[in-house]
Amino acid sequence: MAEADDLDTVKKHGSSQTFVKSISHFSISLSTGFPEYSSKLAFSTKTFDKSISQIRRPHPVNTETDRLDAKLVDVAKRAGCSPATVSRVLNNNPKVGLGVRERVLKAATDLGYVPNGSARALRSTRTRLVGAIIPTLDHAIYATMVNSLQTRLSERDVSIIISTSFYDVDMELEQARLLVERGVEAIALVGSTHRPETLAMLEQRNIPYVYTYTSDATAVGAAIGFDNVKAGRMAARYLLDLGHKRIAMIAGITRDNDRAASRRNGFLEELVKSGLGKTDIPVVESAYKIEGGRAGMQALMAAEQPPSAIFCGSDIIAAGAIKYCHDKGLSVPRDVSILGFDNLEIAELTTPDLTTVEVPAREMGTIAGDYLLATPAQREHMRQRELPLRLVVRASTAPIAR
Amino acid sequence: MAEADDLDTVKKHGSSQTFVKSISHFSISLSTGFPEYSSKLAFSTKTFDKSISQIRRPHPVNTETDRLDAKLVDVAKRAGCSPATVSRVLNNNPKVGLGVRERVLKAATDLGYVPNGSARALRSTRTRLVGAIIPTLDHAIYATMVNSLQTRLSERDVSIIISTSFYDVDMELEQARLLVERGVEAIALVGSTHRPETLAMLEQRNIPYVYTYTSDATAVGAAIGFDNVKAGRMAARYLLDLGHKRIAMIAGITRDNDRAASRRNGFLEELVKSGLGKTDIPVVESAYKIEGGRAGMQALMAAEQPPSAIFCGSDIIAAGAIKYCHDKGLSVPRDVSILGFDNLEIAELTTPDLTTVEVPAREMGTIAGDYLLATPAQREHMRQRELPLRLVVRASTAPIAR
DNA sequence: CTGTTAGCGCATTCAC
DNA sequence: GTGAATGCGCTAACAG
Repeated sequence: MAEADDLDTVKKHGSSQTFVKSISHFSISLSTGFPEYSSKLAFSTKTFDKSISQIRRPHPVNTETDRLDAKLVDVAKRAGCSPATVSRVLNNNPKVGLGVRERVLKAATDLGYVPNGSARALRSTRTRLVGAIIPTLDHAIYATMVNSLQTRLSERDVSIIISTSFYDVDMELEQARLLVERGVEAIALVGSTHRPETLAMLEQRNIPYVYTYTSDATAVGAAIGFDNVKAGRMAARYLLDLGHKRIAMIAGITRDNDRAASRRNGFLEELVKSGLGKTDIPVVESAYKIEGGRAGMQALMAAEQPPSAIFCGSDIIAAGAIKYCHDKGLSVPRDVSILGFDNLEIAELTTPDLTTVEVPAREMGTIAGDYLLATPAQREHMRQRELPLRLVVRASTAPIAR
Repeated sequence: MAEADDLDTVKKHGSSQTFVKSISHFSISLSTGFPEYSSKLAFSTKTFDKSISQIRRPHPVNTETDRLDAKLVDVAKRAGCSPATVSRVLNNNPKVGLGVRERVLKAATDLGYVPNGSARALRSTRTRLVGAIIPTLDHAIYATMVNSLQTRLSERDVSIIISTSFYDVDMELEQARLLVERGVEAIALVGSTHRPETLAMLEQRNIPYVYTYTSDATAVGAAIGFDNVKAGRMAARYLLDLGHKRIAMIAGITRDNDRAASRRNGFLEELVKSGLGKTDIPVVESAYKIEGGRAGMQALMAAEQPPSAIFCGSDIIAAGAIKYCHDKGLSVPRDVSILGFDNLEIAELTTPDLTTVEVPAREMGTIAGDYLLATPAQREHMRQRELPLRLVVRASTAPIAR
């Protein structure tokens, strides 16, 4: 990876492009899906006249004094060429004379010209917009994914519209419809549980979509994530190997949440395979909040024979569970082992540090971005991507005592 | 405010609007800035034909078999009226006969009609799009704000384009330009440090903008947040009142970050006012990461006379600081008091629980949303909003020993 | 290589 | 109340 080279480049070109360039080699280069624009170069650091502001004006504007928004024609006039040529320059069309190109660029910056995205989109059917619908940004695991997704997209000047469904597939459909109306060219979703209408709408309109946090691709949709059932099994295996017999789980709310449900299923499956009676495995569900974990723990530990090991559907739940133990004087992991999921930054803040299953959130975002940016042909090879899960063993789990 | 009416409407139409409506009374109702559309009602739960998908097609489409995207004219034909009338129905124009209206709605749902946002935007100059530029989504404090901002906007079917600047004002300018090109009708920014070109561009094009996390409004821009200097002073005051004399700070990186800088300045100011020599107050800066806090703490505690109280620019830094103490066998707060900032969920995960200054992130997002949705006239009364800061005293701070 | 000609899909004047 | 006409600003054919 040519880290040094890029840093050099960056310094030469000044600061505004810095980030974009410096991270571009983290992912494959996909030139066709969303080709680069040159307009950026032309109009970025333009100085604007600050004094003319605050003039409210109705739709049809044309007072002579109104230099406000130059249009493509104005640029053409100033550059002494046709609108078509200006358009070509803007779109980086190579077959324009060097001289004209420069005159156009100059005229554009002089006028402070900013292209009208709506007109462009209407005419070209390319909006350079993608959408993402996630459950919430309030959970770090999604925020992190979106962050890297957005970063990847911004490298190609593609903007992202984000909406949150609060784990509700009906709301998701509503938002998907709005995104389609906005003309997004592709959509990222979370998980594989969606209203059939949502998918049908996207497929009918030929809008590619990608699932994240799951590896279950559909016939036409892609999936970039991991196998949640496997994740649950991995957790179970680990606790079993530690010698635990009384094992429980605090899952996330499984309604409309296939990831939470699959993790639980895989977990139970593996335990049952190892001889545990399915009904002997206490499972409670709680929201992804510290308080949820605390409450879940309380419910679990109220049993006559409380579990010696507990798998939590998220680190945040695990943190709440540990907190409950502190309050009740239970020692972790001596009295009870706690296993988390996600490997959020907070996994290092609990006492003891949390053993957890790491979810590759950042990587998912980047790769999902690559998928959304790809051409249809390229997408064929990217339809399914199962990223590895990693068990991060820290101090909240231990072999069963005695 | 016709709150009750709205709720009624919602129930009749099924679940998808529920959440949206149910939280709308947390904020004032602003009807004019972004008026409601009715199109939502008409096309939300439509069933689409899944089988016709995956047909790639060039721009001009018109094969008879291509039912793919019905346009407004098609709806008009099917409803037996003029395009103008369909448009009126879509835009909730009251002067359309009830009979026609229903026929139009039916025709639209039958055809699976979805309006073309670009065309609409081009013609009406209303995109129903706003932008937000934040440093990063990887910091919970921003993710939370964006989450509530997006939630508020979605209640009015306004979409949000998010981009991240990574604390770089040049990158911010670049993104602002792109947002303007996309036609956003308003923009939310973080803090009050921006390139003059950025603001000039927005002002020249008459795009309202609002600062968050600060209360420093500009001549034309609004600010919804809190006073960072005051926040720093509050922190200092608290530690002083606890009797501490050797006080230090681990600030965030202050470059391009007025919030971090102001907090530090306010903090120092108050200490100096109380007789401490400015040069006697150790200040280090670190990234908003646990590791940053740990490193900062190490630097601070290496002094001959280490501080007895430390103010951290963020809870995440404070968590790292506490972690360092654990590792080194230092007791918090006996040996050293740690004061955080933000009141993230993690403030309850440290041992001991973290005393911190609470930042109203969620509320800022909601109110900023209100501002962006408001009409120009309404905005006059919302130009500046200083939200209260609250000191949340927990267990990581104590009076100076002896 | 460059200019000319036509719309993209819709909302908004106006008439009626 | 409703319809007919007219562009919004831009890009894509097609000529030359």
